[in-house]
Parts: sequence; structure tokens; C-alpha cells
Amino acid sequence: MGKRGKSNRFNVFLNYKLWLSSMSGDGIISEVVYTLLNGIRDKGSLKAAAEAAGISYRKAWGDLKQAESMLGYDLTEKTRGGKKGGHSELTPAAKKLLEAYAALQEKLDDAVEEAYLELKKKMEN
Amino acid sequence: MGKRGKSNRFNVFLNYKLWLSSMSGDGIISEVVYTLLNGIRDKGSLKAAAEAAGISYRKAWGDLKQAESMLGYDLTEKTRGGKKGGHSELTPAAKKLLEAYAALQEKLDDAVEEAYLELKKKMEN
DNA sequence: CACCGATATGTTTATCTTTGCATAACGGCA
DNA sequence: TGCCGTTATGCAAAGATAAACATATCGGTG
Repeated sequence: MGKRGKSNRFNVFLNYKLWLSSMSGDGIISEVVYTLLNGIRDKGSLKAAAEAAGISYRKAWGDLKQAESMLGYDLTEKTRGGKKGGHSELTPAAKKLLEAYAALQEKLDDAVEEAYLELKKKMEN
Repeated sequence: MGKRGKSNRFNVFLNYKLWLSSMSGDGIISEVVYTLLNGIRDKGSLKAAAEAAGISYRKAWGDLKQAESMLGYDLTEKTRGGKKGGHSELTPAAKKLLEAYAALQEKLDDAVEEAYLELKKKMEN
């Protein structure tokens, strides 16, 4: 075995987070909102989506509301009462946003991965 | 004036944050650490760097310490006492990290900008 | 029409993060 | 050797964020 090898390994991960905000920076659409939208699409209710996301219903509802108010249009159509007590579903705008966001994330995942490899190469020397 | 124009503008900004972490997820090297390292390089002391970064010395010191412990090697060489009461400077490893990080950030800024334009185009329809 | 389960929202509690305060150690310098 | 300004570090206080709790409303359904 040579002296080279696992010696100075840059053993660290590169993480990133992205979110949308208004120019004033107040309202935001964060990762959790995307998770919630996905959950609503799959489960048909905000409650179930919140549970699946592991956050309180109170927060889920508040985050979603603020996202909608920031955008200026609805992402969900919600009803109370009815057969199952109520339900929520995505608006066409929300579906479009989810699609666009998925593409965005994929693109950035790639860019980050690439950048990470370069960083690593530079650091490992 | 035509009907087209500022109608459905996707008036929202894309933000991102990145950081390095160990696989165990305990320690992290965040934006503030890079800011601090830059400050230390420029000002020669952690205290001054913390002030410039707008965070408490206590946090600056803690974050830096945890970053170093995560990496397993020092990013700064610090001395107490002496002519000016003490000072801090970057290790060669830290300088390398700063350089690599700057390149990384530039690359990702570009990628994010590009992805944002695409997102916008998709959303504006 | 009483019940169920989900939306809607205010209020209180708990948790997590950051700051602030206190105190010690250090080493040139007057 | 006493002072100064910085690093070093524990601990309490303050702020921010999220969870929990408490109701109220709604509209099918038994």
C-alpha cells in the first residue's frame, strides 16, 4: 500500500436550500410549502399533508396562507364540511408551480453536485 | 398601448443558501463562517470580524470553533495578549477554502440565475 | 338534527437560537 | 507590575419559531 489514498479527505457535504420571496423579503415560499402542495395533491387535505410533512397543522396552514398572499393568487381550493369533513386541492397555478419547481430543483441539484466535486478537488489538493 | 405587458408578472425572487456539513450533521460551515473568515483576513481579529458581520462575538467564536472541529483542522491561528491585546489570522487551509468557496458561489450564483429565468418563463406563461 | 372530520384562527407553551454578561487568561507596553 | 484589548468560555436573558391547545364554522350523512 502506498502512502497516498485516504489521507487528506475533504469529508464534508454540500447542502443547499432555496426559497422564493417577495422583493421586500417578507413573505416566502419555502421548502415546506412545496412539500405541503405535494402532500395536498396526493392526499387531498391540508391536515394529511401537514402530518406527512411532520409539521403542525397550524404552521402548515399559516405558511400556505402567507405563500398565497405573497403570490397574490390561490394555490389551493379548500372546502369545509361535506362528506369527509372537508378537503383541499391544488389550483392550476399551483400545479404549474410544482412542475416548474421540480425542474428548477433538478437543475440546481446537478449544479450543486458539480460544484461540490470541484470544491472537493480543490480542497483535497 | 396594447393589452399585453405587465399583466401576469411572476414577481418573486429566488434565494438560496448553502453550507457544508459533516455526514452526522452535527457541525456545519455556514455563510457566517465564510463571512467571518473574510473579516479575519481583512481585519486581523475575530472580534472585529464579528462586529463587521453584525453578530455577537460569542456566536462568532462558537461557530468558528465548531467549523474547525468539524473539519478536523484549524482555520485560524489565534493569539491572546501581545501588542494589540491579541489577534487572529487565517491558516493556509482557510485561505484555500475561501478561494474554493468563492468559485463555488460564483458558479452557483450563475446556475441559480439561469434556473430562475427559466422558472419565471414557465410561470409567466 | 346531531355527529364527524376538515378548515380556520387566536392564544399559550415549549423549543431553539442568539445575545448579553461575567470572568479568566494572556502578553506586550508604559 | 499594573493596564489594555483580545481570545476563551460558562451561564442567564432575550428573541424567534414552532408546537399544542382551544374553539368556531361548515356541510354531508346516518
